[in-house]
Amino acid sequence: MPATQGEFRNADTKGLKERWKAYLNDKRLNVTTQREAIVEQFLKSTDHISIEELLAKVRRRHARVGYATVYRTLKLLVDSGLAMERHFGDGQSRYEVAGDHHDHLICQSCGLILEFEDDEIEQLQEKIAQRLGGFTVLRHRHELYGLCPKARGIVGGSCPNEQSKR
Amino acid sequence: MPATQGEFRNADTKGLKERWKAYLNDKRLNVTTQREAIVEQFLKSTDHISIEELLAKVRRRHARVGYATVYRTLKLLVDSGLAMERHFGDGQSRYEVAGDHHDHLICQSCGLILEFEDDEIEQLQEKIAQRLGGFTVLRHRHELYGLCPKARGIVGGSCPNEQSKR
DNA sequence: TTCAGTGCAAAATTTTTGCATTACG
DNA sequence: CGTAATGCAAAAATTTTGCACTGAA
Repeated sequence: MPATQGEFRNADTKGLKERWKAYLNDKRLNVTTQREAIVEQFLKSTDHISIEELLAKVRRRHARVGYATVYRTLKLLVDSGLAMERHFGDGQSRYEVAGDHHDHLICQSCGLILEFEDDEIEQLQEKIAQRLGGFTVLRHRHELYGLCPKARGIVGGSCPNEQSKR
Repeated sequence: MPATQGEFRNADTKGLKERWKAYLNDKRLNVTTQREAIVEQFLKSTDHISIEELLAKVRRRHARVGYATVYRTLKLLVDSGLAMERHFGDGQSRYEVAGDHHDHLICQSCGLILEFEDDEIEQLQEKIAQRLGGFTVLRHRHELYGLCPKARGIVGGSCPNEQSKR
């Protein structure tokens, strides 16, 4: 598997796999080739992957894996804290790898999703948490909903995601 | 501002209704009793309402309103910016009234929820939207998940909601 | 009167479940 | 071997759509 680009983002996959092992062990669940394949592909994904996309990836190596198994395994991943379910209004459930958190800018017109990170904001969050009584921030969710230039009707405004609606 | 847990909830309903009127007018949509009833009930709701709950409320006054109309009207509400779709892990789509833009700090141990607002962050959001291609931010969601001092065992006290998970 | 909007039921999606079969431990 | 896990297909659950009818303008 080409670990290709940015390991700057994709959190420590090895560590996550260990957490997965520990989870299986703790819950007395079996290690099956399907589960391994699904988890492998899931952890490899860098952005928010849908069930369909995940299944497609898994089937490239293991045809004959069914939807049900993906759904069931994803549920385990969420329960174990390795996956987080997300929705962006397009009717699809998507999942992101824990520790690979990023924030989002979502166009309400075309559904385009951009990611962002901002240290200043991260720091302000800490400050706020302090101000509100000394909280410890473990994770956060920050989403901006708006309109991309094109959706606003700007000339030459671009909207990378101009395809299907559903 | 009153940082107290005072429930001055429901944002300016009158103003929202005006925005609704303006939206209908702008889009040349008809004013129908069904739409009015649905919008009325929706704006009246304080928390995240599901299609089913909304339909139930509407039907108390106007039996014979169908699911389709609720779905269609809710789509208009989202498009007009008056409603925002939300998902929790329960497979149901829920909607919240746009308006009160306060963000949340949530204790994962005791469930305590504090609200906050921060101008600096608001401004940074705009900056980010610009940086990412000139988006217009219509609304946002910002949630911090963490542990309150008590949950961390600072002062011997116990947390407000030490019970269920979900 | 006209045609957007509605209700209803059928269709399309997305997710879950039952059960015989497979394969992990 | 015993039984958890899988695949498949059927069942649920959720959302959308087609169409004849209703009612707002």
